[in-house]
Amino acid sequence: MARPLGFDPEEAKTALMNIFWARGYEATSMQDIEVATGLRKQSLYRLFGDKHSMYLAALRTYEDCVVAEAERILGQTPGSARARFAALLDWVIRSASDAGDVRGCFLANASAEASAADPETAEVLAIMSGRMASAFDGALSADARYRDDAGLRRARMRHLLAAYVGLRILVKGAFDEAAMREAADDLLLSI
Amino acid sequence: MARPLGFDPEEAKTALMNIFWARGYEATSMQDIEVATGLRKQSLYRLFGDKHSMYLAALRTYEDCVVAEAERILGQTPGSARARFAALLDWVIRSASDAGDVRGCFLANASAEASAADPETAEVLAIMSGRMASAFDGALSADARYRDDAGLRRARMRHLLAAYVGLRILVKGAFDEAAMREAADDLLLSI
DNA sequence: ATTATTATTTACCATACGGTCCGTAATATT
DNA sequence: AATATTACGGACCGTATGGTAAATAATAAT
Repeated sequence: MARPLGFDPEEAKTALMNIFWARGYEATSMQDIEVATGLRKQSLYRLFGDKHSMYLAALRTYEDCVVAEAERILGQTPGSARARFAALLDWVIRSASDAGDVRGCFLANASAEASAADPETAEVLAIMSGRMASAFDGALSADARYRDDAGLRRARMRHLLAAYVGLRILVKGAFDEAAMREAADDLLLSI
Repeated sequence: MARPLGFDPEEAKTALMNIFWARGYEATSMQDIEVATGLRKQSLYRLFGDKHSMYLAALRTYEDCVVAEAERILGQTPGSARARFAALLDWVIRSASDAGDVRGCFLANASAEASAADPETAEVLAIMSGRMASAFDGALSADARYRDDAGLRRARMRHLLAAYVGLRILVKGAFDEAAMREAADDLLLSI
């Protein structure tokens, strides 16, 4: 009878997400991963395969956790498109200021990190971007004028997505909370 | 009499900028830098000190080259604020599509790369962000309504800067040329 | 030709890196 | 207790990494 796992794989994935999100792929060593997960390399290799596969698992965990939360906010906030985006941006700003979380957005960070840009990573990133784009599209559709004009909706969705990604990069240093709120408020005027 | 340098330090800095911009700090090894610059490590260490100082030199070169070019475009394009931003965004989109340059923006990439986030790097990045923000502020001032309302100008500047940074991240994979143009056109409607 | 100074080339260094090997441990079943 | 199976811990691996040491080279001045 096989020895049971001494840890929860989901917790390992969450720890992987957190460390790779904070530090990026190249700057996170296996020793860092050991410390973050509380597991030894051999256990990690047994479960995930290699460092790169751990990275992909981290990205997928982010998708299931953070991208899904953004989708929930955009999809379930009652009212207008603007109200939905306001809720999303408020969530972004609050996590940076209240929780002191300046990791930005793992999707944006990973997109910026060229070294991890192999086809598999690119595919996971594309899926996540696609989900964000769809969620943005859906939130805009709360307003009749966007429902009735697919071209406008798509262009606005792209603009909003670019600004969202930019805000999540700038939260890491260039923009303080006040600047974030100012940018967000002006962005909401576009809707 | 000392032996003269066998290379041009400015060319070395440009080569450093290009390799670090393409690959980021952690994923660029000293061997990569040797290949990119055509110089041996000892020569590089003599001139720059250490790898991190080479990175700072690369960022400063980017500031003098690319940030300065964006400033020139925004400052010297005749006409309205919108025309100025249109020229800037066109330049961004054209470098991605015509020149196949998908490195994005070194400033944005460096901001996303947590490992290089020591105080010195943060300072260089802050200076560059500040220059971009000032250039955006100046370009908006081409229109009387922005000249006459500092609060509006500042909020719009922040929004535009976020969207610009986001576009430069998204150009690396999530947005093709058509998507870039669509997002840019919608962004220009905000001005 | 010699000299002093800096620059380049080559070899070398200690440590870090991602990954593998192998002995021991944990478990249910018999 | 013995067994088979998987899981974990610790040691080990070959290569990569950022950096240093030392010999040789380039140059103008004497």
